[in-house]
Amino acid sequence: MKRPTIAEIAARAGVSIGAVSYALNGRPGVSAQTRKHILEIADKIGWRPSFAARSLSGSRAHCVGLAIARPADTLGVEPFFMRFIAGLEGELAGRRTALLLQVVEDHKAAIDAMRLLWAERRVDGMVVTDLWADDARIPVLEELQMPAVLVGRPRIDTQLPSVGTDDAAAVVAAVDYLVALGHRRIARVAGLPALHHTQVRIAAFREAVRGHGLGEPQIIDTDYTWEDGARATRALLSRRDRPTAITFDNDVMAVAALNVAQEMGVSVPGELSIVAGDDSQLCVLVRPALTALAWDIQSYGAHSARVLLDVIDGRSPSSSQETVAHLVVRASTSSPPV
Amino acid sequence: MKRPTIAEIAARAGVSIGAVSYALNGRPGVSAQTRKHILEIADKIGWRPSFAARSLSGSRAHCVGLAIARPADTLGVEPFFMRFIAGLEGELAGRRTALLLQVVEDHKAAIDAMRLLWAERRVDGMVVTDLWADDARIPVLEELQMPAVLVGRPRIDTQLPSVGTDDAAAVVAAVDYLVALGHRRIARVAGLPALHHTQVRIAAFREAVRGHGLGEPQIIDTDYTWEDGARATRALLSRRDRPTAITFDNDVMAVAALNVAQEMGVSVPGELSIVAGDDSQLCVLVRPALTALAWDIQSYGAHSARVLLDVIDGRSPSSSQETVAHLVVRASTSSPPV
DNA sequence: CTGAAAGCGCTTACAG
DNA sequence: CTGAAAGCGCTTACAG
Repeated sequence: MKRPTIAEIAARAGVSIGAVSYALNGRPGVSAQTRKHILEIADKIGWRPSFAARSLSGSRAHCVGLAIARPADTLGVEPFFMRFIAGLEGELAGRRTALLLQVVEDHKAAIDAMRLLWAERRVDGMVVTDLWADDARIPVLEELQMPAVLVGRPRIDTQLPSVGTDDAAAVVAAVDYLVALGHRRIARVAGLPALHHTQVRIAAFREAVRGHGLGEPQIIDTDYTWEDGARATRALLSRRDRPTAITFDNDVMAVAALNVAQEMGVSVPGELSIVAGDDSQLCVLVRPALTALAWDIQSYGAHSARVLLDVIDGRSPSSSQETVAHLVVRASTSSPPV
Repeated sequence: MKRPTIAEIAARAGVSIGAVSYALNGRPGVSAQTRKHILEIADKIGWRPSFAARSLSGSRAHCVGLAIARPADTLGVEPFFMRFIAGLEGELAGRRTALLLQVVEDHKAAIDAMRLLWAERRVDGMVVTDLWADDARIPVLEELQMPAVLVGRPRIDTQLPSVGTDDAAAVVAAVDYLVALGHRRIARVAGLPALHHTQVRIAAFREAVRGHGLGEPQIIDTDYTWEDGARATRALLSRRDRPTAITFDNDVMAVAALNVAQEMGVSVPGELSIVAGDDSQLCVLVRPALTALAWDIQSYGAHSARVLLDVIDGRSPSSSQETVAHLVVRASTSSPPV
């Protein structure tokens, strides 16, 4: 039941524990033959480094943190995180690094959690998601000099590395497609205004619509919930010059819109085209199935992990390429009524 | 930038580091006055125990593992895990224990992950979900003598503690309700046959239906996916003696059934009543909204954490009460056609 | 009630 | 290329 230690390997190999450590870590200082012998013994007795001992002497936790700051029930239907985590893990596993997950209510709790994790040296760095335009976590990370990767667009208010999505391109692709179908009144039901990418998307949307000479578009802010999505859709469909197409900033709201349209007797896609901002199984579960922007979230997670590990290891982060979305056309979009 | 250590506290307080350790851990061996003084200093300089040092000397990782064994894309729409994790964390945080999350493809990978975590002493125990009737992870946990909690019904093939759901009661409640509405042909679209609770539910369903004198019910196995749910529903609705009510083992398949019914011109709930096996936002996102069995998943998670920590600490697990479900009646159920 | 010391299992300069 | 030793920051018997 006693775990083997390097002392045992050293004894069996007849060398010092220092030599064993060097051999095991692939460092110079031992002859090729000794190294081979040591590795064989380690393998034979099933040795694994004690994680605590390595952390203590090596001053690396071999662990990164992810503090998700959202009310728990919002997380349910949200398919983003599980995919993102799977992507993170895939990359971390290869580097023998674990993921410490925290689910907290808000940014304040997230900050407390980060401070604690760092003070205890439980993690080597943090993955930070759901960034706000003005985000209280950033100054804290800077103050602590804690390695971190910001999952979101690059920002000018910090030197912290980020891994972004090309939000503008995605929004433009959706608008271009709708315009090509013949739509001229295109509205947008946007996400949480405090989020940085919400603002970027709104700006891109406005510019794209104007660029097509369609005048000032209707844009409604929401908090991403089904209720807000339904409310926004009702408001838009109640106007005299109601839109013939609406783009939504996530999938849940687009599904809500589908129900509102049905309730108001507006046919989809006959009288109203709908584009969801995220693609998920939800989009396929409803009828008509929703045209959506599909993001490769798993590789987004993998990429985030890579950048964070680069920062932790003191390397300059690998090229911060942006994750792009492609439009998956399904049954919720068509040409507008004539 | 240097973190304060107990050595620093000891120096400031003019005592030995041993005394500091005792004071900080609330153990006897220091006077009340000294203890107070030490605690004040620790607080003042913002001392936090080094997690690695505590683990190494105390032989406790202060961390538990959760290895989720499912393909990543299945996890997306599945609202269970995020809620469950939130529940786990709420309980763990109070005990200063972290959660190490692993997302793996299958049981084999989960076993490898568990062995590694244990060999490295990264965790003090595991939370084990998605148990199979015959589960390869159980003998491994026993072999390693690794503390664990099985999230699922108690089993006879192991001494490992479990935290269960009262699956039979939930199934019976749904059947009773449908029978009360007047249904006499009630079918069941069941989940993955390998899962233990699938079998328990099927048995309870069969017994409940027979108990009402309704003869042998139709039951179809699936893998929980939308596709399998749709297929099963199509098969059931194509029979001459097609059911007037179907209970599903999750929510995704119930939503699939809704679409199949629409596609086949069967009105819900007029000609077909549908009961979803899990309640989630999905059930409210569709029309008609789905009657569903609602489980308190967050407290299920909290309870699991409590039992695991009990086992780790060598206490006998707190009473293993079962999590129950209640039926949330919405628009997808009504009396059968006459 | 308190101090001095060994020990947890590694890593890493530092001599030979 | 190798060995002996200090050190990471705690915990915990063991003397006083």
